Amino acid sequence: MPNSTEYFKEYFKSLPPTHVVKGQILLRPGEPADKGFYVESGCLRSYIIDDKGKEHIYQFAPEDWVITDEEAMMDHKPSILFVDAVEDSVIKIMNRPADLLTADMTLEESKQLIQKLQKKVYVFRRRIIQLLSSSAEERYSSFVSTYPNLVQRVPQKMIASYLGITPESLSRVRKELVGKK
Amino acid sequence: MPNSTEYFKEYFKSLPPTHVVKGQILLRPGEPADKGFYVESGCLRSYIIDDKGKEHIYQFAPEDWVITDEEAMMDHKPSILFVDAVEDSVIKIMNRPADLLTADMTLEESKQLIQKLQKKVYVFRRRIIQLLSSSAEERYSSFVSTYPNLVQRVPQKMIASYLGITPESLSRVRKELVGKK
DNA sequence: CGTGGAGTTGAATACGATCAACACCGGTGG
DNA sequence: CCACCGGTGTTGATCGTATTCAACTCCACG
Repeated sequence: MPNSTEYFKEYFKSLPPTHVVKGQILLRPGEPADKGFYVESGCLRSYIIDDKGKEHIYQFAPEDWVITDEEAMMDHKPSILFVDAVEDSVIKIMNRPADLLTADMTLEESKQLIQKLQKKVYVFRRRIIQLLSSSAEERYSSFVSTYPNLVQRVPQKMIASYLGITPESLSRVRKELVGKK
Repeated sequence: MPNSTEYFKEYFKSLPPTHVVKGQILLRPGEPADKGFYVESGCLRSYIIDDKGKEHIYQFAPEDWVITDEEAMMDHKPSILFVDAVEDSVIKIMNRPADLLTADMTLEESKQLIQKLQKKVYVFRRRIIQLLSSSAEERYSSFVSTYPNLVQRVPQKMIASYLGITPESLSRVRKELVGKK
């Protein structure tokens, strides 16, 4: 769930804002991922739908975050992810972001990007370790303390999807937790 | 499970080789992660031990891969990971690798590193999505097709740990799979 | 209003974990 | 060279956590 570097921020400011409504889909699997979405206000998410038809949320992007299918973007492959709006949002759409990276980047900018990527790797690491080692309840508690603002804004079933559990299980976990507190 | 960039490869070649034996621990939680380990032959792994005393393997590093606690390294924090040898191995030990990155890196080199980090992010993405959406059997099948050479060399219990299941479950999954084939 | 999605709750089920016993080596020392 | 030992993997029985399926409530929104 990385936010933008200084480098990109400048660039985003220069772009015209786009208004999107809750539920609006910005990227679908199979489409070229030649756009990046910077979130000015609101919240987007990316997710896959597996072969059993179940949604799995890969990341949330609230204010000041960038979201797209980066792998598809960098390698000029079709996207495997959906991106849509969790809330009505104002975003900046960045065209051909891959070129932005490979072309006229200074050393300073590329070092910033390295920092950024590294942070992202850390976030993923925590998530992997948590998926390997923690129960549903521990994962939810950890989510609440890590992203307290998202808990308010995002429907429970999406949080469940992000955590890798069913909405019913999350409901029960929450019931347990109020009992404990 | 990223391997090294061209940039780093040159550097590694210049280092003296170190022989380590199976089971030898190279990094422990709490120690400063001021070394990176490049694997010339053999295989290392990194893992955590959780509060219930269970091992969770974060990554394997066979030939031509680099392994350490990168987060600890970059931020000069103590490591949270163990690194040890899965097999007798020949490695190159890189001292203060963080400095190597931040200091005298050219634009070309930093772009290589960006590519590298991005690949790593992709690998993690697949692992996250798989942990979210796949059964033990699917995860193992996928591991076998992605890392066929590791399956031969790494003890099953370590593969189980990497996949987030118990050795007993993996044994049963394997039994199921031979039946199917 | 009334309709549909979100959340909750209950009951039955399934998957993987746990605990325990045992077989099968690979290596070590006598 | 062989006997023993410890670790690895297998198998069985039982348990626990989360899933599934279903019913119901409650709003938010038309």
